[in-house]
Amino acid sequence: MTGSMAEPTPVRKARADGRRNRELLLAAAHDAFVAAPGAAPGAASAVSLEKIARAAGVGIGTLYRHFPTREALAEAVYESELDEVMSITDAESLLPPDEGLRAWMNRYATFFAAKRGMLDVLRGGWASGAIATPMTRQRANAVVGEFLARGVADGSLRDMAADDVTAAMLGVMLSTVAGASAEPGQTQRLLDLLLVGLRPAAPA
Amino acid sequence: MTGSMAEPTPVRKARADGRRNRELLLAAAHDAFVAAPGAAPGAASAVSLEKIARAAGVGIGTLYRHFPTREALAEAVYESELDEVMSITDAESLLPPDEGLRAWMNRYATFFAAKRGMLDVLRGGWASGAIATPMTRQRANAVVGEFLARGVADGSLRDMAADDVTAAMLGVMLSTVAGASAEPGQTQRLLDLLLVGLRPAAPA
DNA sequence: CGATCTACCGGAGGGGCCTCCGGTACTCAG
DNA sequence: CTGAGTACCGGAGGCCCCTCCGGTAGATCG
Repeated sequence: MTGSMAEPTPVRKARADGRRNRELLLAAAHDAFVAAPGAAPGAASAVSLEKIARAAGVGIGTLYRHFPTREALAEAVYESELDEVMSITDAESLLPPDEGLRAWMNRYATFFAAKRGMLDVLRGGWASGAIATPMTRQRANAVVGEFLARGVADGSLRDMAADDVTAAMLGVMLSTVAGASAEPGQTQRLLDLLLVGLRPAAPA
Repeated sequence: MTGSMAEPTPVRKARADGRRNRELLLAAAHDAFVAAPGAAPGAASAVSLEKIARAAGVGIGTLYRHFPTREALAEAVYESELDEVMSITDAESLLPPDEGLRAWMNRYATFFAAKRGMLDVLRGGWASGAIATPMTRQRANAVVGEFLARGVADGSLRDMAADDVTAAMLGVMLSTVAGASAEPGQTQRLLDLLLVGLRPAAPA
């Protein structure tokens, strides 16, 4: 019923303390994530949001208002890195689509593995929705879809739903990178395995 | 250094109250898991261990002593079902190995999906170790390895590390069953995709 | 330059997680 | 049957999660 009503363009500008607190929180969170991983593999680092708020010198309520979920906070902290990962590099663009896709997945896996601190913060939430926030996942789908389209065009990839491929890739990440027992070679082997399935069936 | 010393076979027999409490806890946990799923897909059911202990009429400490981790509790509750899932049925045995493996994976997926209550209890832990407890995972590896061996023998499957295949399967489960947004068809499609990768490469 | 009006602050509060330890009551030896 | 030793009990305690709301300080208007 509200139809295509445009937003009333709120005139008031954001309060200064609001933006300052946001920055403080981001900085504190970043520090916490970076410091988190910890050498001991067994240690369940897991950053506390209350500590982040305290480090930023704001109340816990303020943290939750700016970042309603842990995911939102993690996403904001790694925003620029995510932008990079969620796009196709020139090098990847020049490769044949199947190899380009493989290269991109590898970049994604590296990002994933490097941000263990981020994973620790997300821990406990992803059963209820996503390792990849809906928006982030859409972005991944877009990238995957682009590779698939090119691959279908030149015959190097099968015609598949992008979200299926994204799901398969995330599955590999979840079971080989996120788990404590991760062995790096396994991620590579499983991504290769996935790519095998994506090639067109040999003409019977 | 202790070498192959046999355990001293504790003579004292388990105390009666101990075993009784264990049973009470298992019963209460079972009820909680079954009641948990809840119709509302968005609802974050998530059973509380303290509630289970209270329902069983024992202290929280008692629960933790009998089942040191949530995983241990879930495993104990579903022990018999797990035994069934972690073995090969006659029907599966009669199929060609590749189809048998596919059928078994399907059974596993069904189990996984049916036990959402179990998943909810596990939520929050599996970044730090496993959706599949080390022991459960070993059992899965054994089953997968059996199929692989048969498949390699008759040429219907490639020679691969069983744990890689298990990891891939778990990945599919994690990203298509565990997530809230699960679409049942996707699990099937991804398992099919996995099987494609497991077939021997066509002789170039 | 006030006065007003809200957007934003911050922490108290109810609940859960897991650990730790003093006390109990069950089992076994004599 | 009685006493000794100990396996097991149960909850208090420290930490974290997330929500909710009274109060305040910052932006805008006259």
